[in-house]
Amino acid sequence: MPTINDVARAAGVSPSTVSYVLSGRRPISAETRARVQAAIAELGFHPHAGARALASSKTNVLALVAPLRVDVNVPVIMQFATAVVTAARAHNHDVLLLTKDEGTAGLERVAHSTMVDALILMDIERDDVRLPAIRRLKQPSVLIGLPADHAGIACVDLDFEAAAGAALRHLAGHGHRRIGLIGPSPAVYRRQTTYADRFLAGFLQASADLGIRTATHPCEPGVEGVRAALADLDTELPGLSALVVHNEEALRPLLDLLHAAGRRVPEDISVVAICPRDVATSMPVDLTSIDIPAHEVGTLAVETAMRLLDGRRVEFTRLLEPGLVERGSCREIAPSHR
Amino acid sequence: MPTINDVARAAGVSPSTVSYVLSGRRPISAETRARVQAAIAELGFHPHAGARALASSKTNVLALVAPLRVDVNVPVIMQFATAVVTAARAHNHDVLLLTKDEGTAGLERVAHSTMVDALILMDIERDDVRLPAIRRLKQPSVLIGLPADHAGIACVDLDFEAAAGAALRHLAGHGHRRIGLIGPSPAVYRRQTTYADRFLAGFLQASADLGIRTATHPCEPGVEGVRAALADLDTELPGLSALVVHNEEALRPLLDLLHAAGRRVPEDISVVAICPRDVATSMPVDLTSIDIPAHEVGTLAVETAMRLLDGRRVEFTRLLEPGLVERGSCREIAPSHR
DNA sequence: TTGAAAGCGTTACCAG
DNA sequence: CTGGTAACGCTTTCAA
Repeated sequence: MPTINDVARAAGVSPSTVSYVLSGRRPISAETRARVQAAIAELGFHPHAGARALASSKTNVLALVAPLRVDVNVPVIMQFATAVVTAARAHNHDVLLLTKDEGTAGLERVAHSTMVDALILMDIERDDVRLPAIRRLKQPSVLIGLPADHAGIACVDLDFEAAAGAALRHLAGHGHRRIGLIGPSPAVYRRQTTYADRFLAGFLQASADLGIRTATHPCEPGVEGVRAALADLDTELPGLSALVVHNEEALRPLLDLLHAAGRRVPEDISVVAICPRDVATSMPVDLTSIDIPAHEVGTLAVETAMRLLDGRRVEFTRLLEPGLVERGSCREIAPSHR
Repeated sequence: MPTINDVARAAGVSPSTVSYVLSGRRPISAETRARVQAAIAELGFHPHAGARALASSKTNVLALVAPLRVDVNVPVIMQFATAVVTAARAHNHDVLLLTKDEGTAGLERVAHSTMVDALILMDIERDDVRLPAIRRLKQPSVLIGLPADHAGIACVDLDFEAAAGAALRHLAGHGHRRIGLIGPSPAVYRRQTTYADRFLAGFLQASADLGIRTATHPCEPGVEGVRAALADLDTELPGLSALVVHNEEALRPLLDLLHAAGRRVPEDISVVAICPRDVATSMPVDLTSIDIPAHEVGTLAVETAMRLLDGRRVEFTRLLEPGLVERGSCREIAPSHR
């Protein structure tokens, strides 16, 4: 492998000049630049990442900490990851993939050994144990999620509270007065994953504000979990006319169950889902939904990291406005029937 | 951040001694080791990855090239990735995540700039355009898949030919004589993704060997694609009594369609799926299936890379034996009805 | 507009 | 069993 010195020699310039041609950090005459670039091309020179990192204290690598268990929301995780890698490449960075399993130790390992310039973390819990460590790192972090104490940490996510409000207002606007929430699995609540908490809080708040009767239920994975959740909601809230579903995995079994029970969507029961667009449109019934904008969130997280890295100002809390798309899974209840 | 020199000074030894304590590459007296380790702990020393890479020409990083489009098999991709990261960590390596979009250029970028010690590639095509580049890299690669010309390249995968044979033999053994194959999407065949080709080849071969009448059909995503594929199979092969499904996404709509048409599984039609275990067991009917052992394959890929890195012998082609698990979605046809 | 040279923090060889 | 000291390949200040 040729080094910068080989290139310099071939082009008849000093190594520093080659470096400056590469980085553009100082003006180079057109002629010199051409000679250097020719030499680079001819020799097939590629700067050594380690040497660069050592000399410049920049790795051009971002850490992405993803929950790689199988228990949750695989497609959404994947969409985040895709967005992060793509955005990182657009900023000339690569992505080191860590699993959440490694916990605090993993973060500290890659940060302390200077493998990465910044970290992006997903699946943040309300009182995430990694927060203190994150605050101590010399590298900046960007969280996808919003923990309880997020002072001084950059956070990016969908505004799940607002999303819950939007879902409920949509249904209330259609005349629904008894609405059930099918939430994520108890395990997700137990972990106090922040999107679950925030959605629930927004749901209860909007329910109070709008004077709507609601009931809420987490939902175990699998058909039986959905059946149980639905049964409980029906019991707690007789006359239930609409469901908000904040649980991607539950959607399909739910629709199957409703179908099997002869409850038509939307004629007999309305449904609003919170899920990625493609999930909403791949169900037996196209679902009115609030999109989880994984791509936007991932991209924004990377952009925030980049701003942090070059010392630009950032908004520390960026909650994206939810967008509700009507697809006909909600019916209008006539005023006389409300 | 303290450096190795700080540690050396604190422990009253030379930097090389600290290095040797860390690497264990030469004997150190218990006493010295203890002093050094105390100093390391006290100062919170972590070796600088870039400096290490520069001096040792080892990065302890593996590249994982994954197809991050949404068009295929997200959960399986995710399982591979999880397995690779976990196995890599067990060997003290980290994982740099690349997208297949970057193509040959991406591989060359990370390899030439010495960001990684080895590469693991998924979603390999029959005549994968990246192969020539891979052969030229100084870092070894491990493919998850089996391209046409794989001489001298380490390849790891499920033996999809054998899997097709196993599926067909299972059904033939139950007395089925007219069997349809629902394959991956035309796009997958068009790319000549090797698992699709190999499965189809094995299917046709076994069909001939067993003297079974078969028909095969790729399957567009979505309910309509499945409906079309099924209709075509029914037409081409009247009296069809069993289906082999090598298409994870098609499974659910297929079962729905069969149900809607009043064709019971397994009473009226038998089904064998090729998919991850958890997919097979999360369907309305538990499916007899051949597992896609993503975890084993990912782990094996990493282990192969490790062997390659430290110059141990490897088998260049490792095709894992398929395992068929009966779950009752295949019925026995009485000899009189065959 | 360019060059020279001092680091950056390790490793690993050469000595002892 | 331990120390000294060249590399490793690049960036960046200081000078010209």
